[in-house]
Order: sequence, then structure tokens, then C-alpha cells
Amino acid sequence: MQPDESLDLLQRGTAQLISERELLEKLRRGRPLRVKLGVDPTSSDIHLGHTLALRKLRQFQDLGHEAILIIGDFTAMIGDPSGQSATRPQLTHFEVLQNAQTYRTQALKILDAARTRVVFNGDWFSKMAFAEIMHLNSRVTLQQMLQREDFRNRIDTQQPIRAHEIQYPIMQGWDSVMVEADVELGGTDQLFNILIGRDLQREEGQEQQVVMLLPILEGLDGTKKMSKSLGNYIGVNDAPVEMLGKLMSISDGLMARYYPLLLGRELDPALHPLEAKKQLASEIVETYHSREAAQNALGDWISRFSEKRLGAADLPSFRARSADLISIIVTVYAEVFHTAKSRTEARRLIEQGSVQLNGAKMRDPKAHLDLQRNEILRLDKTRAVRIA
RNA sequence: GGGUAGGUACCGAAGUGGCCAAACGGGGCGGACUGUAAAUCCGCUGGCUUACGCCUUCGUUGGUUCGAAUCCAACCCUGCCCA
Repeated sequence: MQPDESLDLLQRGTAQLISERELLEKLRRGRPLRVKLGVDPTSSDIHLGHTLALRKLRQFQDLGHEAILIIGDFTAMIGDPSGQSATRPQLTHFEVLQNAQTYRTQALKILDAARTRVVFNGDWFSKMAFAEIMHLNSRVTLQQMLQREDFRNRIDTQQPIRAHEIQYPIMQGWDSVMVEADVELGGTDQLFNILIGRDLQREEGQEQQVVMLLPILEGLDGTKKMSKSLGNYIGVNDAPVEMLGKLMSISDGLMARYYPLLLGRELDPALHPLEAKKQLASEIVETYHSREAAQNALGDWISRFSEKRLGAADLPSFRARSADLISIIVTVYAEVFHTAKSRTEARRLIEQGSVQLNGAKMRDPKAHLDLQRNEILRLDKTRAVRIA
């Protein structure tokens, strides 16, 4: 492929590129580029938000370039302040390494393992002498750091900014120096951090990396960025039914956003929104599972939510027993759905008409149940079990 | 180090001796409607209880009081100003 064709392709779906000219120059040399993506294994799940950068990285690989996946085992202990309104909790090295392991496996679902170099930044940071750290720090000014919007906000709202947090961009930048990155990928909130990398590279006499920023994907709520800590995410490891269910529940506005970002094409406005959503959801499930899994999940969803035939859906099973309704509900939540519910909460669900046995609302919190095989107990909108 | 303002439930924010499990807003959950969309309406939102009620909670620990989120003391934490 010609360099300008590559450029064209690579630019697709990016939010910002610094700069087009530099990237084209690098591509023209014909040598495989080292494309860096840093991930902080602060949580072990990769979600759809992460996939934007990972898929872009994959695109580079498919064009013959080298992917360098930096596992920020060291930086994760600090916590990236980017876009944060509060200091992140610091993780222990052990937790980070555990997360890194699963993270890597999931990332390789998207990346081409043969062309991926995985490195841990603890390899260099854990050995760094204090004098070197000081030297690095001398290259960045406090004013630069404090100009960032996230820090500025925290100053304005009188939230604390801890000294270690301002180290983060410097460290991320140093990663670029260590791997001699040609390109660094990241979300638009990474602009500052990645630019520091350029500064440090220049000072080390290296060619500066190209900054390629991808849009930030909104989470299920439609406004905040997708993240595990906000609980508004779709994990690439989510089970097909769960993944599809989450996607089917997003708002139309969000769907219009997901189309270009996750499928790489615009939403067809002529299509009924529900149909469009089914397409979106099943295509994504297909990507991370299989065509068959996607079809099954969709079929299941239709009988369950469109046709409201719980009996036809594939429900988890629960051993038959007889007990009072409240206890049964609490038990099912705990054993089947691993969710803690208090008796008071269970009572509320009953009183509010959420609990149904074989389609009939159970409104009496004092009821005693004799569950029979094949009966269907619905707890709430999304959870129901079949009695076995 | 000095001065000063604060620390209330998931978040924001009232409350400054009893009527406070704690106003209000947001968020969340449930119901109706629907396309598990949006908008709208209704209900719920510490725990145990059919209920009367009881228990735990307002930074921490002690104290005053018949009674404290509210008063006192010490301590911890944060912002701002000064050095």
C-alpha cells in the first residue's frame, strides 16, 4: 500500500493527529513503525472504550507495523490523573500484575499476537535512581502541568492534587523514550501526556513520536466516559447475552455515536432504530464471540423482551425449594446473580410489582412459595430464573 | 509553622440540642407507557420487622445532657490565605 493510502486509512476514526505531515514522512521511509499504546492495568477488564485504540493499533499491524503494548505495571500504582476529578486509589504491585495478565489475554483478542511486543514499564522505572528521576522532573514545569484542564478543575473546585500525580505524564513520556516510539495512540484525554513524550524524546535526541488520538467512547449512561469504575461499560469478556442486552438498552443518541466508533460506519437514518440497534448489538457480539453466539443471544433477547415470553428464553436455573418469598429472592440474587440484596430490598421489589411467578405478579411479601420444576421466577427487569 | 473555612447517606447539599434515618437536587432502582429508546407520570432509595417499633449511621475517640449530626475536648483529614 502506498504511504498516502495508508495515511488515509489510519486517519479514519481518529479525533486528532499531530501531525499528518510527520506521519506521512515516517510512512514514506518504508520501515515498520513502532506504534505505542500504553495501558494501565488498574482494572482487569478491557471494555469497548479500550477497543478504539486497540483496533487502531491492529490496523497499524495489518499494514506491517509493530505494536508495542506497554503494560503500565509501575505507573498503575500512581494512577493516571487524566480526566479524573479525584486522586485514583493506588494499587499494590501484586494486584497490578494480576490485572496485567488478564488484560494482555484480552488485548490479544484484538491484536495480532505475532506482531505485538508487550513490555512492562516497571522494567525501567523500578530500577531508576532518584537522581535520574530528579533530572527528568527538571524538564517539565509545574505551570505546564497545572495548565491541564483536569488539574485546573480540581484547583477550581478546591480538590486536592497530590504531588505524585503530576509525575504521571512524565513517566508516560519516558516510556516513549524507552521504546523509541514512532507513534503513540491514546484517547483525546491523553493529549497532554503524549505531548510530554514528544518533549522528552526531543531532549534525548530521538525523533518525536506522532500523536494519534482516538475519541473517547461514552458509557452506557450516554454521557460519562466508559469505565469500569463508573459501572457503565461493556467488557469484551462479557457473555454474549449480557453484551447484547447492554447494547440493546442504550439510548438512540448513543447508538448513533456507537455506529461510527465501533462499527466504522454511519447509522442508516432510514432504518428503524430498533432494527439498527439489533444490528449494532449482534455485530459487536459476533466480533468478540461468534456469529452463532450473536444469533442465539438475539433470538433469546427477542423472546424475552419483545415477545415477553420468558419461558422461551434461556434462563439460569435455580434448585426447587419451598420457603418464604423474601428469602427465596435474596437467595436467588446471591446464588445465581452474585448480587447482595437485603430483605428490605427484596420486599420492595415485591411490593412494587417487580417479582413475578410464571408471569403473575407476586405482591404479597408474606407469601410462602413451593417452587415447582420449570416454573419461572422473575425478579426484576433483567433477571429471572427457571426452577430446576 | 500561623490564620481561616470545612469534613453529613452513592454524589452535591440543607440541618446547628428533642418533631432527624436526616429537607432538597442529581444519580440509582421498581411500576405505567414504549422499541429493555427518549420524554412523561407514579413509587422506592440504611438494616431488621406484617406492624407498633427496634438497631446502626452525620471524620475519629472521649465527654456534657433525660436526650447530640447539632454543645465541649483531643485527635485525624482537606481547601484557601500568610510564612
